[in-house]
Amino acid sequence: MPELPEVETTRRGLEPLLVGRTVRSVRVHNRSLRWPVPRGISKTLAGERVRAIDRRSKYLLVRCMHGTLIIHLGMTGHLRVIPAAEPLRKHDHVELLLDDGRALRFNDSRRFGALLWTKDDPLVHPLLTGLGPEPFDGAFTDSYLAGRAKGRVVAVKPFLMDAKTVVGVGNIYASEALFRAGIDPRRAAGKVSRPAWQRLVTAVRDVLAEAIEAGGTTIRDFANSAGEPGYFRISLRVYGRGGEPCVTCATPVKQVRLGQRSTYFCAKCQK
DNA sequence: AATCGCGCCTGACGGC
DNA sequence: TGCCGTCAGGCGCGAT
Repeated sequence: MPELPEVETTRRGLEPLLVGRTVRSVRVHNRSLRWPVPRGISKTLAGERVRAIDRRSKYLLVRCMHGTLIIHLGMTGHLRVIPAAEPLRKHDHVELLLDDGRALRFNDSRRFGALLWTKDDPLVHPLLTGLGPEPFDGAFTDSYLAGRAKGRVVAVKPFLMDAKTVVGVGNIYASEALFRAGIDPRRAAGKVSRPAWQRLVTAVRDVLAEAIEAGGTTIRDFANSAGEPGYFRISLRVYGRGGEPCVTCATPVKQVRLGQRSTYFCAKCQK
Protein backbone atom coordinates (compact mmCIF):
# COMPACT_ATOMS: atom_id res chain seq x y z
CA MET A 1 0.00 0.00 0.00
CA PRO A 2 1.98 2.92 -1.25
CA GLU A 3 2.03 5.82 1.12
CA LEU A 4 4.05 8.93 0.51
CA PRO A 5 7.42 7.32 1.24
CA GLU A 6 6.81 4.59 -1.31
CA VAL A 7 5.76 7.13 -3.91
CA GLU A 8 8.78 9.30 -3.22
CA THR A 9 11.06 6.27 -3.44
CA THR A 10 9.46 5.38 -6.75
CA ARG A 11 10.04 8.91 -7.98
CA ARG A 12 13.70 8.78 -7.04
CA GLY A 13 14.11 5.38 -8.63
CA LEU A 14 12.49 6.37 -11.89
CA GLU A 15 14.11 9.77 -12.29
CA PRO A 16 17.47 8.64 -13.69
CA LEU A 17 15.80 6.10 -15.95
CA LEU A 18 13.16 8.34 -17.47
CA VAL A 19 14.39 11.91 -17.61
CA GLY A 20 15.68 12.67 -21.09
CA ARG A 21 14.00 9.60 -22.59
CA THR A 22 11.49 9.91 -25.39
CA VAL A 23 8.29 7.88 -25.47
CA ARG A 24 8.07 5.93 -28.72
CA SER A 25 4.62 4.50 -28.19
CA VAL A 26 2.14 3.41 -25.56
CA ARG A 27 0.36 0.12 -25.11
CA VAL A 28 -2.78 0.01 -23.01
CA HIS A 29 -3.76 -3.50 -21.99
CA ASN A 30 -6.54 -2.52 -19.63
CA ARG A 31 -7.77 1.03 -19.43
CA SER A 32 -10.22 0.56 -16.58
CA LEU A 33 -8.28 1.98 -13.69
CA ARG A 34 -9.84 4.27 -11.07
CA TRP A 35 -10.59 6.52 -14.02
CA PRO A 36 -10.30 5.22 -17.55
CA VAL A 37 -6.89 5.76 -19.10
CA PRO A 38 -7.61 8.47 -21.69
CA ARG A 39 -8.35 7.04 -25.13
CA GLY A 40 -5.93 9.34 -26.87
CA ILE A 41 -3.03 8.60 -24.55
CA SER A 42 -0.96 6.76 -27.16
CA LYS A 43 -1.24 9.52 -29.70
CA THR A 44 -0.67 12.16 -27.04
CA LEU A 45 2.47 10.63 -25.58
CA ALA A 46 4.18 9.37 -28.71
CA GLY A 47 7.24 11.54 -29.31
CA GLU A 48 7.07 13.24 -25.91
CA ARG A 49 10.34 13.62 -24.07
CA VAL A 50 10.41 13.39 -20.28
CA ARG A 51 11.71 16.60 -18.72
CA ALA A 52 11.37 15.80 -15.02
CA ILE A 53 9.58 13.66 -12.50
CA ASP A 54 8.00 15.47 -9.60
CA ARG A 55 5.69 14.43 -6.82
CA ARG A 56 2.76 16.25 -5.25
CA SER A 57 1.06 14.34 -2.48
CA LYS A 58 0.96 10.75 -3.71
CA TYR A 59 0.71 11.81 -7.34
CA LEU A 60 3.71 11.29 -9.57
CA LEU A 61 4.08 14.01 -12.17
CA VAL A 62 5.93 12.92 -15.27
CA ARG A 63 6.59 16.26 -16.90
CA CYS A 64 6.93 16.09 -20.64
CA MET A 65 7.40 18.74 -23.32
CA HIS A 66 3.73 19.46 -23.97
CA GLY A 67 2.02 18.29 -20.82
CA THR A 68 2.25 16.08 -17.76
CA LEU A 69 1.43 12.46 -17.11
CA ILE A 70 -0.23 12.19 -13.71
CA ILE A 71 0.15 8.80 -12.06
CA HIS A 72 -1.39 7.58 -8.82
CA LEU A 73 -0.44 4.16 -7.50
CA GLY A 74 -3.63 3.64 -5.52
CA MET A 75 -3.31 0.69 -3.16
CA THR A 76 -1.36 -1.84 -5.13
CA GLY A 77 0.16 0.03 -8.04
CA HIS A 78 3.83 -0.06 -8.90
CA LEU A 79 6.05 1.02 -11.72
CA ARG A 80 9.12 -0.58 -13.18
CA VAL A 81 11.43 0.04 -16.10
CA ILE A 82 12.42 -3.16 -17.84
CA PRO A 83 13.58 -4.31 -21.28
CA ALA A 84 10.62 -3.92 -23.61
CA ALA A 85 10.93 -7.53 -24.68
CA GLU A 86 10.23 -8.88 -21.23
CA PRO A 87 6.97 -10.78 -21.05
CA LEU A 88 3.99 -9.03 -19.53
CA ARG A 89 3.05 -9.93 -16.01
CA LYS A 90 -0.41 -10.30 -14.63
CA HIS A 91 -1.93 -6.84 -14.01
CA ASP A 92 0.50 -4.97 -16.26
CA HIS A 93 -2.10 -2.50 -17.54
CA VAL A 94 -0.14 0.21 -19.33
CA GLU A 95 3.34 0.40 -20.78
CA LEU A 96 5.31 3.27 -22.24
CA LEU A 97 7.87 2.09 -24.77
CA LEU A 98 10.98 4.21 -24.56
CA ASP A 99 13.66 5.17 -27.06
CA ASP A 100 16.30 3.07 -25.27
CA GLY A 101 14.55 -0.24 -25.82
CA ARG A 102 13.05 -0.31 -22.38
CA ALA A 103 9.51 0.08 -21.16
CA LEU A 104 7.88 1.73 -18.18
CA ARG A 105 5.19 -0.64 -16.98
CA PHE A 106 2.30 0.22 -14.68
CA ASN A 107 1.09 -2.80 -12.73
CA ASP A 108 -1.85 -2.59 -10.35
CA SER A 109 -3.80 -5.63 -9.23
CA ARG A 110 -6.65 -3.74 -7.60
CA ARG A 111 -6.79 -0.99 -10.19
CA PHE A 112 -7.32 1.77 -7.63
CA GLY A 113 -4.54 3.65 -9.35
CA ALA A 114 -4.79 6.21 -12.11
CA LEU A 115 -2.93 7.40 -15.16
CA LEU A 116 -4.04 10.72 -16.62
CA TRP A 117 -2.71 13.38 -18.92
CA THR A 118 -2.97 17.12 -18.62
CA LYS A 119 -1.70 19.81 -20.95
CA ASP A 120 -1.95 22.39 -18.21
CA ASP A 121 -0.03 22.96 -15.02
CA PRO A 122 -0.83 19.75 -13.10
CA LEU A 123 -1.00 21.67 -9.84
CA VAL A 124 -4.26 23.26 -10.99
CA HIS A 125 -5.70 19.89 -12.05
CA PRO A 126 -8.95 19.19 -10.15
CA LEU A 127 -7.31 16.25 -8.36
CA LEU A 128 -4.45 18.38 -7.10
CA THR A 129 -6.08 21.66 -6.19
CA GLY A 130 -7.21 22.01 -2.62
CA LEU A 131 -4.55 19.67 -1.27
CA GLY A 132 -2.94 20.60 2.02
CA PRO A 133 0.76 21.24 2.50
CA GLU A 134 3.48 18.66 2.01
CA PRO A 135 4.58 17.29 5.40
CA PHE A 136 8.14 18.56 4.87
CA ASP A 137 6.98 22.00 3.78
CA GLY A 138 7.47 24.90 6.14
CA ALA A 139 3.73 25.59 6.04
CA PHE A 140 3.07 22.40 8.01
CA THR A 141 3.30 23.73 11.56
CA ASP A 142 1.63 23.45 14.94
CA SER A 143 -0.15 26.75 14.49
CA TYR A 144 -1.40 25.73 11.05
CA LEU A 145 -2.85 22.52 12.49
CA ALA A 146 -4.32 24.28 15.52
CA GLY A 147 -5.99 26.80 13.24
CA ARG A 148 -7.48 24.18 10.97
CA ALA A 149 -8.62 22.00 13.86
CA LYS A 150 -10.28 24.79 15.83
CA GLY A 151 -13.79 23.75 16.82
CA ARG A 152 -13.61 20.47 14.90
CA VAL A 153 -15.07 17.43 16.59
CA VAL A 154 -13.71 14.89 14.15
CA ALA A 155 -11.15 12.51 15.66
CA VAL A 156 -7.55 13.57 15.19
CA LYS A 157 -6.62 10.48 13.18
CA PRO A 158 -9.07 10.98 10.30
CA PHE A 159 -8.28 14.69 10.54
CA LEU A 160 -4.61 13.88 10.01
CA MET A 161 -5.39 11.53 7.14
CA ASP A 162 -7.48 14.16 5.36
CA ALA A 163 -5.42 15.38 2.40
CA LYS A 164 -6.81 18.86 2.92
CA THR A 165 -5.03 18.92 6.28
CA VAL A 166 -1.71 17.53 5.10
CA VAL A 167 -0.91 15.19 2.24
CA GLY A 168 0.74 11.82 2.33
CA VAL A 169 -0.25 10.48 5.73
CA GLY A 170 -2.10 7.24 5.14
CA ASN A 171 -3.57 4.80 7.58
CA ILE A 172 -0.36 3.11 8.67
CA TYR A 173 1.73 6.18 9.28
CA ALA A 174 -1.17 8.01 10.94
CA SER A 175 -1.24 5.40 13.70
CA GLU A 176 2.55 5.44 13.94
CA ALA A 177 2.84 9.24 14.10
CA LEU A 178 0.11 9.57 16.73
CA PHE A 179 1.82 6.94 18.86
CA ARG A 180 5.12 8.78 18.65
CA ALA A 181 3.40 12.05 19.50
CA GLY A 182 1.55 10.52 22.46
CA ILE A 183 -1.87 11.54 21.14
CA ASP A 184 -4.98 9.37 21.45
CA PRO A 185 -6.23 8.90 17.86
CA ARG A 186 -9.83 9.22 19.06
CA ARG A 187 -9.31 12.66 20.57
CA ALA A 188 -11.30 15.42 18.93
CA ALA A 189 -9.05 17.44 16.63
CA GLY A 190 -10.27 20.64 18.27
CA LYS A 191 -9.10 19.40 21.67
CA VAL A 192 -5.49 18.70 20.81
CA SER A 193 -3.10 21.01 22.66
CA ARG A 194 -0.55 23.21 20.97
CA PRO A 195 2.45 21.24 22.32
CA ALA A 196 0.78 18.04 21.10
CA TRP A 197 0.40 19.50 17.60
CA GLN A 198 4.08 20.35 17.64
CA ARG A 199 4.96 16.81 18.65
CA LEU A 200 2.74 15.53 15.87
CA VAL A 201 4.41 17.69 13.22
CA THR A 202 7.76 16.29 14.30
CA ALA A 203 6.46 12.74 14.52
CA VAL A 204 4.91 12.83 11.04
CA ARG A 205 8.15 14.09 9.56
CA ASP A 206 10.25 11.58 11.47
CA VAL A 207 8.21 8.55 10.53
CA LEU A 208 7.97 9.54 6.88
CA ALA A 209 11.66 10.39 6.67
CA GLU A 210 12.60 7.05 8.19
CA ALA A 211 10.40 5.22 5.72
CA ILE A 212 11.85 7.12 2.76
CA GLU A 213 15.33 6.30 3.99
CA ALA A 214 14.40 2.66 4.42
CA GLY A 215 13.03 2.72 0.89
CA GLY A 216 16.28 4.08 -0.41
CA THR A 217 18.13 1.12 0.97
CA THR A 218 15.43 -1.44 0.21
CA ILE A 219 15.04 -0.54 -3.43
CA ARG A 220 18.22 -1.19 -5.29
CA ASP A 221 17.15 -0.97 -8.86
CA PHE A 222 14.01 0.07 -10.68
CA ALA A 223 15.62 -1.17 -13.85
CA ASN A 224 15.01 -4.77 -13.00
CA SER A 225 11.99 -6.76 -12.06
CA ALA A 226 12.71 -6.37 -8.36
CA GLY A 227 12.01 -2.69 -8.66
CA GLU A 228 8.78 -2.50 -6.85
CA PRO A 229 8.37 -0.51 -3.67
CA GLY A 230 6.25 -3.07 -1.87
CA TYR A 231 5.85 -2.49 1.77
CA PHE A 232 8.77 -1.09 3.67
CA ARG A 233 10.13 -2.94 6.56
CA ILE A 234 10.47 -0.01 8.89
CA SER A 235 9.71 -1.20 12.37
CA LEU A 236 6.11 -0.34 13.06
CA ARG A 237 5.52 0.37 16.74
CA VAL A 238 1.73 -0.02 16.89
CA TYR A 239 0.29 -0.68 13.43
CA GLY A 240 -0.75 -4.30 13.06
CA ARG A 241 0.28 -5.06 16.64
CA GLY A 242 -3.15 -5.32 18.29
CA GLY A 243 -2.91 -7.24 21.57
CA GLU A 244 0.87 -7.19 21.56
CA PRO A 245 2.77 -5.27 24.26
CA CYS A 246 3.41 -1.56 23.78
CA VAL A 247 7.10 -1.03 23.01
CA THR A 248 7.21 1.65 25.70
CA CYS A 249 5.07 0.40 28.58
CA ALA A 250 4.12 -3.20 27.67
CA THR A 251 0.39 -2.47 27.91
CA PRO A 252 -1.41 -4.45 25.17
CA VAL A 253 -1.85 -2.34 22.03
CA LYS A 254 -5.50 -1.55 21.33
CA GLN A 255 -7.15 -1.95 17.96
CA VAL A 256 -10.30 0.01 17.12
CA ARG A 257 -12.09 1.19 14.01
CA LEU A 258 -12.04 4.89 13.38
CA GLY A 259 -13.68 6.26 10.28
CA GLN A 260 -13.85 2.75 8.78
CA ARG A 261 -10.13 2.29 9.26
CA SER A 262 -8.30 -0.04 11.61
CA THR A 263 -6.47 2.04 14.17
CA TYR A 264 -3.82 0.97 16.65
CA PHE A 265 -2.71 2.79 19.78
CA CYS A 266 -1.56 2.44 23.37
CA ALA A 267 -4.25 3.67 25.74
CA LYS A 268 -1.64 4.34 28.42
CA CYS A 269 0.94 6.23 26.37
CA GLN A 270 -1.49 8.20 24.20
CA LYS A 271 -3.78 10.78 25.78
C1' DA B 1 -19.36 23.51 6.30
C1' DA B 2 -18.46 19.30 8.45
C1' DT B 3 -19.06 14.62 8.71
C1' DC B 4 -20.30 10.01 7.32
C1' DG B 5 -20.25 6.10 4.57
C1' DC B 6 -20.14 3.95 -0.06
C1' DG B 7 -17.85 1.76 -3.87
C1' DC B 8 -14.27 0.67 -6.76
C1' DC B 9 -11.08 -4.16 -6.95
C1' DT B 10 -8.16 -8.35 -6.05
C1' DG B 11 -5.78 -11.34 -3.01
C1' DA B 12 -5.05 -13.39 1.43
C1' DC B 13 -7.02 -15.88 4.91
C1' DG B 14 -10.19 -18.49 7.94
C1' DG B 15 -14.00 -21.68 8.37
C1' DC B 16 -16.49 -25.47 6.79
C1' DT C 1 -9.78 -29.46 -2.45
C1' DG C 2 -12.89 -25.86 -3.15
C1' DC C 3 -16.16 -22.46 -2.05
C1' DC C 4 -17.68 -18.52 0.41
C1' DG C 5 -17.44 -14.63 3.48
C1' DT C 6 -14.52 -11.10 5.44
C1' DC C 7 -10.97 -7.89 5.56
C1' DA C 8 -7.56 -4.71 3.76
C1' DG C 9 -7.23 0.10 1.97
C1' DG C 10 -6.72 5.55 -1.11
C1' DC C 11 -9.73 8.59 -2.06
C1' DG C 12 -13.43 10.90 -4.63
C1' DC C 13 -18.11 11.54 -4.20
C1' DG C 14 -22.92 11.74 -2.83
C1' DA C 15 -25.90 11.94 1.19
C1' DT C 16 -26.96 13.92 5.58
